[in-house]
Amino acid sequence: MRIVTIKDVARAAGVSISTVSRVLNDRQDVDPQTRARVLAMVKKLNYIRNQSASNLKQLNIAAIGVILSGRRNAFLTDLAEEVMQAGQGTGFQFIMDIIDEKASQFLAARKLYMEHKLQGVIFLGSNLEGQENEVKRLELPQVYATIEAKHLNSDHISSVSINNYQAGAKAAERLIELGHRSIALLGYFSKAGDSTGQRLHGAVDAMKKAGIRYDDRLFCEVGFTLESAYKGMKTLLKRGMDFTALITCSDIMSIGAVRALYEHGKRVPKDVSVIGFDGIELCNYTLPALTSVRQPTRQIAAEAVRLMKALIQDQKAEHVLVECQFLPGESIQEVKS
Amino acid sequence: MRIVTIKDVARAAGVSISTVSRVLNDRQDVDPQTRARVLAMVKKLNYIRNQSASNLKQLNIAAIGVILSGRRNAFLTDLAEEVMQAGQGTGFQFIMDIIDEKASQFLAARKLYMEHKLQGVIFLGSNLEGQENEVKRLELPQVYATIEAKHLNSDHISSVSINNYQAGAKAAERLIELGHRSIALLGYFSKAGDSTGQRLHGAVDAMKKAGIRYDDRLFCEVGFTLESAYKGMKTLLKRGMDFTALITCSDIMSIGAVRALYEHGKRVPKDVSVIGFDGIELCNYTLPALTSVRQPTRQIAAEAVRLMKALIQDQKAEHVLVECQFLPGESIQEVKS
DNA sequence: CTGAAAGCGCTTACAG
DNA sequence: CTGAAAGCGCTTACAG
Repeated sequence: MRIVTIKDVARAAGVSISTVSRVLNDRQDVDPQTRARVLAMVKKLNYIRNQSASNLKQLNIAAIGVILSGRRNAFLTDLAEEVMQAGQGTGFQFIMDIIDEKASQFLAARKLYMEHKLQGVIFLGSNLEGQENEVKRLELPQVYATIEAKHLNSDHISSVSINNYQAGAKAAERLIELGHRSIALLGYFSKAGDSTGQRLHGAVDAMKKAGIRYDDRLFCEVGFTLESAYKGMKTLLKRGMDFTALITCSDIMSIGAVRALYEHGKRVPKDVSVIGFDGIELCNYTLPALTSVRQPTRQIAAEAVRLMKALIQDQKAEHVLVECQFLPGESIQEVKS
Repeated sequence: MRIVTIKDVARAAGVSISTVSRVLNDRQDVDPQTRARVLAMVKKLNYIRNQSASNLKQLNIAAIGVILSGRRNAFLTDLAEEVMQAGQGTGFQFIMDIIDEKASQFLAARKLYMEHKLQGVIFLGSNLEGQENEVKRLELPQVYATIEAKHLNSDHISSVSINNYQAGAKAAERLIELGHRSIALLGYFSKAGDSTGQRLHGAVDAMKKAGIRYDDRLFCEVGFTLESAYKGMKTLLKRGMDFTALITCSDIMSIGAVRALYEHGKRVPKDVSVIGFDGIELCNYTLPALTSVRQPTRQIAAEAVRLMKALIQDQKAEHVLVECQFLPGESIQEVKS
């Protein structure tokens, strides 16, 4: 298949490539008839503009990068979709790059920047733990969605997230309200800059406040996959500890855990109440429907785009906290007395 | 943030950009000391090569495009992952583009080709129905994964898929073996070049062969989403027809349908046996675990890559059928007599 | 309103 | 082993 270039279009339309370029870029200083002729040839030859070549010479491209960490993360995929939607009509081109959870988000950002001369980059679901140096080296407007980046204290970094600590506390409080006094935890602890750790810390602190002792034999470290949560839950169950409720750090973890509980003869919510985070669509369809602390994806996406635009216009950085919502579900109930 | 170019590296290393280019491309005709100096500067300046600019001048780029239709399709996402894995070490660069299910896969392919001078393109999960003209216009080695493209009869088009018709028949036969005589269907019928239609046709024919009348009131047209399957199942249930089994065209459809059945007071598999297609990881974790006709993603991915390499080397087109596997699950059982 | 020329970051023959 | 020059497909001042 031949590559059709601007030259081919120019030749076919009998004009110079400058003129074709003007038409393609919707400039107004082109004779209407010339424009029509060029557009006719574009169509006839099936010309598609080489965006990379176009970017090469342009100095100020209105492009924003979106980096999604985690290929198979249903929540982030949904969020990404909402970001693309929110980006419509902003005049910015949104360029998405999906990377492996373990790959460096900063390398991906730099690479995208080099090729597309981004004005800024939105990170979805990344982890900031121990990456302060990398963040500093990326001298570009940055918006972190789903994690708080206030502690980075930079004038070109904004963030939008739920208050993960508080959300964790809320999940625990809800269970405590229902009479639960022994609550297991699935996820991983970590310092600031990582959502799962904050959720667990919030939950543990709420438990302490209610006079419930935190016993780390009721905790198992698991990642954001079905398999990891399933295995973690099995490990936890083998310890033989009693518990009537479980907090996981994501709905996917909940699904894996519910299965492990079921195979161990424990029913949800009859024997164990389960509450997770994110509130993905799937929650409403599983049996039982999953109770979750929902992150409002649409609102997070809209804020992320707004914050990015503000940073680009040299307005100040902001760290927005959006309200999480309680997705009732069917996976929790009052503890049997 | 400044863009670091090959020029900056050249200046810093005290050599010409030609030399830097040689080092970057691992050519052997460079003095080891010069090479070391250049590489040191690459590292120091954090230089990242602008792949687009690099592609621009190159004539024969060993790049293969991978187009995934359907952002939120768990099965295809898994398959894509496997394709990327299978592509490792082939010497080809695999460039993936995820497009909306409704967007044109051919436009995406042409665009990718124009920018990356692809040698060929692998389509994951696309639909060929009524697109014969578009296919013809894409004069590029093409491999269709998950659908059969034999009927296109082209020397530069291969495909790898399960035998969808036969898989549909197998699903039905399995249910018939278990004594089911009234089987509902969820999905959509269509002509050749679309997997879901073939599955349903296979199922219906198997039913006929077993002397079961196909009643279209036991069919509801739904798409590949939880919501669509859930609603479709509800619609079907409202008709008040009796049935003891259900075949859906994907596991995601099964999940939506199982939920609708449950809300209607029907238990799976006690009241209704459910069997779907794909065999995604989630099947093993839902309650009940879902019975499915599994498509072997790893094998499909490996074949797709092999077929593409063969086409590029001007070997002949092939249409490979891989064996589907039965994922037992817990969602089917013998019909109650 | 239009075209010729320079240049974006890179590679590739061609000289030396 | 190395550099200068041309050119990939495009855009952008600059002339006219």
